[in-house]
Amino acid sequence: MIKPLVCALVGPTASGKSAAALAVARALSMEIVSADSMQVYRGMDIGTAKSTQAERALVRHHMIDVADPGQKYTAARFRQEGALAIAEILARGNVPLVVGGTGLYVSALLDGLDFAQAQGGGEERERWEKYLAQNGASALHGQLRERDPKSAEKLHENDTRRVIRALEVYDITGRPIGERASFAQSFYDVRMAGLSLNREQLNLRIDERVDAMMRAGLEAEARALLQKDLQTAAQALGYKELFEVFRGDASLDEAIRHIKTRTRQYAKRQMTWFKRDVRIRWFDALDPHVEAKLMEYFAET
RNA sequence: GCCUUGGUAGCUCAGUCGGUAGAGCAGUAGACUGAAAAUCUACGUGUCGGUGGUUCAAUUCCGCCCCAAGGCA
Repeated sequence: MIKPLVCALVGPTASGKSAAALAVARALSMEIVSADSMQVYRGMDIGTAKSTQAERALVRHHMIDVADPGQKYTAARFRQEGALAIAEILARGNVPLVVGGTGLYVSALLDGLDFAQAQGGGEERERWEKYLAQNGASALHGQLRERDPKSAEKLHENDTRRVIRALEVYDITGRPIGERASFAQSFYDVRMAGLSLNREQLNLRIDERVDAMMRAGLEAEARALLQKDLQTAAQALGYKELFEVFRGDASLDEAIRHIKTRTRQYAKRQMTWFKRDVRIRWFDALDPHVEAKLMEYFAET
């Protein structure tokens, strides 16, 4: 069986993924599948650096504006809907280009992480959260060690979020969290490219981009979200720092500085995530011919 | 000009009743399978403003000088 080609372009924020993807997708008859945990939300355009409507008219984009900021969007839902989008693109005879900086979401799509077997956030989760509050992280970790020693060994006891998830999966499936099968990998022929640039250059670009976002009206956009009861969208960089200003807990200058710092830290985490993926072929984001080189790489037969 | 209070890690500061010092933030590296722009882990030598003095020993006590903030003139 011939596996369909699925391309991907990854990299830290502000590395120029969107612009490069647009050029490449136009030239190669591709459709873009955004793999970004915050671009899924409507009404969060400036702060998440979404492609404009004009750009989206040139190339078909997917997985953008698919949820309300008041909703709880998750990796599992993203996997499900994203896989559907890829299937449709392939059916149309086009090549999907997965573009994004959320490592888990990229992985969910390309590696078919199978979240479906163990629904999260149910009564099991509640039970373990209560257990944590009453007995502490160490005891919680001990509970996991009794059930699933292999996962317990990999997780630090303070990483309670993951410890709880591992317990939850074990409760529901009776199996360790790491043992669930990946399947999509066998369905796609994955070709990944990454955009990289040195830290100083990246930091400079981040600073400039945050300033540009402020000029473009990020403050008003954030203020408009204030009435909504944000769930996971409340974690979005740029918004949460401005909320502090609205509440009177910080000055605007402080908030802007904070946004820049937090975005730099985020970019660093993204690089750590992607660095270990050996499938990625890295391209210099500052190379004036990156786009041509990416096209060549993705068009190889 | 005089008085007061400060000058300790990139930043904000703690501390040493004399035995060369430590937190938070920042930074660096890493982890990551239904919150992931989230969450978690590891990593702390800096003429303790300068210079003389007392002392076995001073960042710590004393003198002088420099700088900053406030007060009095």
